Amino acid sequence: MFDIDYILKRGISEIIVERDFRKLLDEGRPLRLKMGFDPTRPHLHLGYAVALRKLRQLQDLGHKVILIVGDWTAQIGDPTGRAETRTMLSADEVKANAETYMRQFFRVVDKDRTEVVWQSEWFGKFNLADVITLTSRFTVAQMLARDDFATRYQANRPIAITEFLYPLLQAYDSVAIKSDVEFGGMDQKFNCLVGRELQGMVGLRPQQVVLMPLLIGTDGRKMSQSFGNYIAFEDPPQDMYGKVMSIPDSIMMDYYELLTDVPDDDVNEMRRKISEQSVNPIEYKLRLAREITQQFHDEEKAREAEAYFNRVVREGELPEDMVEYPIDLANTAGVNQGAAVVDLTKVLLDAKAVPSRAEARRLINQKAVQVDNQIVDAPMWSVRDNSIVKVGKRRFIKIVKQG
RNA sequence: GGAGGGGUGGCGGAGUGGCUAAUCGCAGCAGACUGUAAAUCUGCCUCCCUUUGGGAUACGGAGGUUCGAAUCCUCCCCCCUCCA
Repeated sequence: MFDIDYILKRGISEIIVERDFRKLLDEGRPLRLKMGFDPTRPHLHLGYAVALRKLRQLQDLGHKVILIVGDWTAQIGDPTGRAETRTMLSADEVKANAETYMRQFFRVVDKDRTEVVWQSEWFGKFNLADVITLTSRFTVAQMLARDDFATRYQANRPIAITEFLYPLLQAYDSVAIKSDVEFGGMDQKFNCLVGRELQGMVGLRPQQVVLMPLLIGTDGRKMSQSFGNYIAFEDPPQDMYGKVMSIPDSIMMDYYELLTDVPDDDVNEMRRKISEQSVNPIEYKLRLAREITQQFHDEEKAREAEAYFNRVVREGELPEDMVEYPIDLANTAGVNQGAAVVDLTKVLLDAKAVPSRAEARRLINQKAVQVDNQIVDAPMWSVRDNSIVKVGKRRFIKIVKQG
């Protein structure tokens, strides 16, 4: 358990209004901490973990989390970022995604101190009159205060009317659940503030807003499902470990700060040593990969992933488990002393090591394919029982004799 | 309703009759190097055929002109701007 000063400082971008938030905390009752999410894609990634971890810390102090499943807002699509009008999702897709989200949430937040509610609980009853009442409280000028809208408006890029609805719906959520505090990434600032305003308009105490920095993805851009640069909660340990190892060194310390409980003093110490180049950054990155993998899996899985990484990626040795590809050596043309000449492009395709034969040919041309440690320079190649086909650094196929 | 501008590969964005399967940047993959799946450099990056080679698709959609079209014409769909 962490003390409140630490919680309000570590990994936080902005608190609106911090003094009021502290007053709320002093009231001694369990606060209603709001966090919404749109079940638009099936995976939660570490970007979400930043806020979820913060919620968990507050739960441990006795506060209550209200998770809102944005089954209505998901259909509009949050206008955030460069994404323009997003395609609408079907109700079934939303539902399926929400179910997988549930499973993932509780890897971080405490289920016993969480209430899950669906927007449809209140928006399902909304009628046109309610929509008009809600929208009439705001002006276009207010909407254009949002950076994303302003940018698009000035650039003559389209803004769907429904997109204006998005912040309003999210704001209404705060009214519906009487939230004390809303959590989100910095990109949620506008929406959260609208929530504050709306609550005030209807006579509720305006919620406080806690904003987290946006996590940078594996390619240096904001972590996002649409960029495909994310590390998912449910990535297998090996992938999760490897993906953490692939983040640029420059963002490594942010990960420490936002995604681990490594104490501030240690983090600062690491920062210092890196800046004065008195340490090899890989040491810290290996530790980071282990810490994060452990959080979402367990200590043993993390150790295994680390061992795999050291053995296969760093040392270039063979992994223990490989995809097996059966070949009927007896009935293959050109069999000679237990070895058969096969078309590797076909083997790689069938074994799903490549998406197309053309890709397999390219890889062979680039000398990226090896059979039993020999570089392959033609598609037709000799293999035998237990031959190891290596594609790039981390794709392996084991040839096995069939029958 | 009127006038004008635009829709290009995962994304951004060139290209206005053949040299363009389509410049370039990002992302991705591979190789070298290394400290890792960091950084940097180099190469690759539609699919099918065993090939230096051949074929099929491809620049919003459908037709057409042409020996030949992302590039010209017609119609349709969508987006943006201005006027009303």
